[in-house]
Amino acid sequence: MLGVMSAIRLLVLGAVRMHGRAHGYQVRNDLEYWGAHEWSNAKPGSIYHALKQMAKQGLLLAHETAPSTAGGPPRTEYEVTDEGLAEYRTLLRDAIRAYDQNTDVLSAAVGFIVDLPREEAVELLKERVEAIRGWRESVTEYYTPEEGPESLGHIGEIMNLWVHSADSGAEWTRGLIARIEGGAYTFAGEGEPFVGVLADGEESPYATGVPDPGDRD
Amino acid sequence: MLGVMSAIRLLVLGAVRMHGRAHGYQVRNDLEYWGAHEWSNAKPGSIYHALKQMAKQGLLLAHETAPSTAGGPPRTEYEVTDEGLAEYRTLLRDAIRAYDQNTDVLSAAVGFIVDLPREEAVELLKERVEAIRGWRESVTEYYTPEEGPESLGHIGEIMNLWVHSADSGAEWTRGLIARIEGGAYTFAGEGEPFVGVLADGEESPYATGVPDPGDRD
DNA sequence: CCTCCTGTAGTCAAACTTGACTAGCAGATC
DNA sequence: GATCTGCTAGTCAAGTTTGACTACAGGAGG
Repeated sequence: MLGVMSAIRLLVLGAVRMHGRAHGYQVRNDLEYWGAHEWSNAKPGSIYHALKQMAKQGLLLAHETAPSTAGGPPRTEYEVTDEGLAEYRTLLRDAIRAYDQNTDVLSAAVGFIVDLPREEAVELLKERVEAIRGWRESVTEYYTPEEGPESLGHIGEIMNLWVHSADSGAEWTRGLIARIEGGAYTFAGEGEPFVGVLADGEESPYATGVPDPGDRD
Repeated sequence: MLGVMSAIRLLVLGAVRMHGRAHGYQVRNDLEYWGAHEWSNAKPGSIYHALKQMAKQGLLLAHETAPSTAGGPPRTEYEVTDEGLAEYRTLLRDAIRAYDQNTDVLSAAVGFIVDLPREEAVELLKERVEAIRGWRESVTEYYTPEEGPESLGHIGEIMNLWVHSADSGAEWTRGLIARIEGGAYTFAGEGEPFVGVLADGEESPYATGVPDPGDRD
């Protein structure tokens, strides 16, 4: 398949999709607005690279457009193709379901989770809890010598760290499941979707330190 | 300075240093034995690249040696230079001290932590706890809009995830501090250093039970 | 003796990431 | 009315990572 798990591809696909049609600079601003530069490798170069790459792979459709109305070089606008939409959904589902310790992928997926039906989101999160449980079991089994954990010396602390992180991740996941099952947030097909992108020309509140003016209610 | 924080550089420096003198394949086997391929990007290409790069930067000294006794192409052996040792210590200290959410760097550092004096290890871990506290504070402050956390919608769950992870990391760190202060493990200058994690009777493909002869500081 | 298989040791091109850089236009400054 | 600064939009070279590939030796099987 096309999809090697990558936070950027998911973020970029999701951003373009939310706009319907977007150029690189818009995506870049969205990701900054989402704070993605804090928890993922969402630098300009990576974003433009991802756009070009996915256009080459047929996930995005590139429109060469006229020079920008607001100065600067001519910009290229992108749209998500049918294949890109399928890839987006695959990436999103896999990112929620799989435990790979890469918080950036999970963070991105949480940002888009309301794109799924509520039941499916819960289902995937439960798969995630189960994946963590299985991973934890295999790790503790594999790295526990017969002479007891002391024989590992301080190396055992590495495993301890992993297991601690896994438990914490499972706990957070269970909390999220509970909130979603309790009716929190607005999922696919439940009415007005949450608007998470900046309109063209709108200013990012976080980038400037100005408090958030935009709420949807 | 030379060191952009990278788990591989720390792992490779540490592995070569433990052997005194090692070739790439030995390092590769060490890292696999430590399970580093599970929690870091320790693939063959990355390891050989790190070796060459650090040799070019003067952190390692490369010896072109005769063809291997066990088949395969001629191998290059490496030794850690004085500059490399300094870099190793810098990387190790920074990896323990800094909270950057990259568990691979921390895992590598924990594996080498007994290379430091006990007091310094505790000191660095306390700095880590403090760094996490500061990071948590800045994140919660920066991303909490005045209308309350509800206005963020499901996006708030991303911050929730970060904060949860940070709290879990702090808790693990405090636990480790307590164990170390309680006398666990053998640190620098406290006698026989801990060597490897080989299970009883299991043979290792690289089998070097012998620590540095007299060259510990 | 010849072929295949395994283990050793490392190389390489392609992909990805990074941070610095270019270049156009608008409004402010002098 | 020339220059300076800042925003828009993106490019580029250098560095890093990836996974597949090469090449060599010894032993098993025929």
